[in-house]
Amino acid sequence: MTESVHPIHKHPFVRKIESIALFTLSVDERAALFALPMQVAQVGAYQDIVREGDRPSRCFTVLEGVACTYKSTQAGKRRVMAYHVAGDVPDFQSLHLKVLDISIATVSPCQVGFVQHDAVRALLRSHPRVGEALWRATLIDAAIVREWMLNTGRRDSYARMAHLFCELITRLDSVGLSPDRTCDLPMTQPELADALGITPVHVNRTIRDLKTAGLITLRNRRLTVHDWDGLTAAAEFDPTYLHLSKREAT
Amino acid sequence: MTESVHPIHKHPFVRKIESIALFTLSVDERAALFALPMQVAQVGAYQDIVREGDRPSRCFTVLEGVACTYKSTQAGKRRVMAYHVAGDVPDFQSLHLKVLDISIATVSPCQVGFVQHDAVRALLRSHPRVGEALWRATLIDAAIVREWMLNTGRRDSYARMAHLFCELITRLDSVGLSPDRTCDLPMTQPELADALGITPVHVNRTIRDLKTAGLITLRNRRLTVHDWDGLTAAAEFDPTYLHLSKREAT
DNA sequence: CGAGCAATTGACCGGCGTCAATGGGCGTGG
DNA sequence: CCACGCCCATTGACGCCGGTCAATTGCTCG
Repeated sequence: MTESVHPIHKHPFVRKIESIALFTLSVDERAALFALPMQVAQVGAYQDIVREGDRPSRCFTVLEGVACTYKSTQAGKRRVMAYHVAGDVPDFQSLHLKVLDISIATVSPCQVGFVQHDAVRALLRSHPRVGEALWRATLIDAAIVREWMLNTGRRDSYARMAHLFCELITRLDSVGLSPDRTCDLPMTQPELADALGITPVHVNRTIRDLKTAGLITLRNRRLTVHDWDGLTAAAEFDPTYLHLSKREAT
Repeated sequence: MTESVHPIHKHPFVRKIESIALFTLSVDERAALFALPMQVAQVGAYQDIVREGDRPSRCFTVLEGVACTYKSTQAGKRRVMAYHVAGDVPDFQSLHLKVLDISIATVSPCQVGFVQHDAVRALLRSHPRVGEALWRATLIDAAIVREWMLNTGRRDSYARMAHLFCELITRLDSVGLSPDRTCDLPMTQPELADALGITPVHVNRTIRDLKTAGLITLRNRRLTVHDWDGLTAAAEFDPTYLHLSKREAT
């Protein structure tokens, strides 16, 4: 890329693809990813990166920080659909869908990398396996939304929150960012409320219950899981839907 | 295809692609679609076509009838994620995700067509534009799930049900199956409950309210919308998320 | 014709929403 | 440097949408 903010072997994008691809990236493929003309930008917290209705000519990857996809009702009620961490390409769909049906915003201050659609298309042509991996990533994003659908509607708020925490820890761990079941949790309680489909007040009560049950602690925007088995049981968490290559490649 | 159950110009698959593609299918492309080696089968109502955990070697398209994608909690609570009508390819994702994270079942008796992954891959190679259209279809399916996410969590059951009816009528109309805002609605109330994330009892109350408001009638599995503007208003329905080519190609 | 499930309705309950109040952290401007 | 304002976090009181339980009717199919 144009600015070498990450050494190639630790590049978030490369790590992400390695965590989900069903093959091992070749040296050539890694180099092609690394060579993508990417415009790196710092974005403060709570900023929209793209908005519903936009017709983007580029897509972006999260290099650092946490972003979220959301939609709003006419009355202004927000619903967060997904969280995005280092390596994710949340708007890859814009390659085929001209008009965005979602908005994507930062949750914490983020470093993001923009790549022109044309450059992505060229990459897909020259390195089809990378394209396949990116498609896999897009399909996995959809699978995650479906799992959230099951949660909101058929699980109570306690299980839902436990499930969200399980998912975040698992995904971060898959890209090497949560080796010890601890992670930064930059979202505020009102934001969690939008992600879980409940109210901020009830988020607070639910977190309190999870703490009281001894499953987690959450202080200073830092989440720690104390009882992973207890948390996964409360959430009925089964990571199959994340389609991590480590588990699926067999 | 191997069995000519549909004349080429009315083939559900062709119609569907024409309803969402950003280009007009060439004669060659239509012929290629029509020539796909497809194994046609009749499936009775309430039968699983594929199940969570399967590793399919083929995908299928709905030729006739209504199918649904669903997931279940360990406690057996079901959540319907999407409905599929004529022309849809609900498990296209299985081309890239080996293990299915969802189950797909018929709602009404269906005619379905199975196509081997290899044949699909060959089609994608020989007719890349068709491949693009199919990717669009997959991404649109994901967009629909996201719209449902907004519904379940940030709209009440009345708006949710209105929204579902608006979506079904619009989608059927786009493939020519609901020219007059009337359609078959084969799903029972308990099934609607699973789609809306509420209980069967509450489905009944909500339908009653929609009828009382003069927006719809629903008798003998047949839905008729009497006040389209009223229904779309109650639902805050905006069809942008369906990405119909008629609207998006401009 | 009987079993089983869908449809419908009433009575009651509970999880979560709403409202309101308090305290705390943090940025900003005087 | 502190005061003010703003929003987040937390908690209690209360209300309501939708869940639960239960009974009745009707349809469909074997």
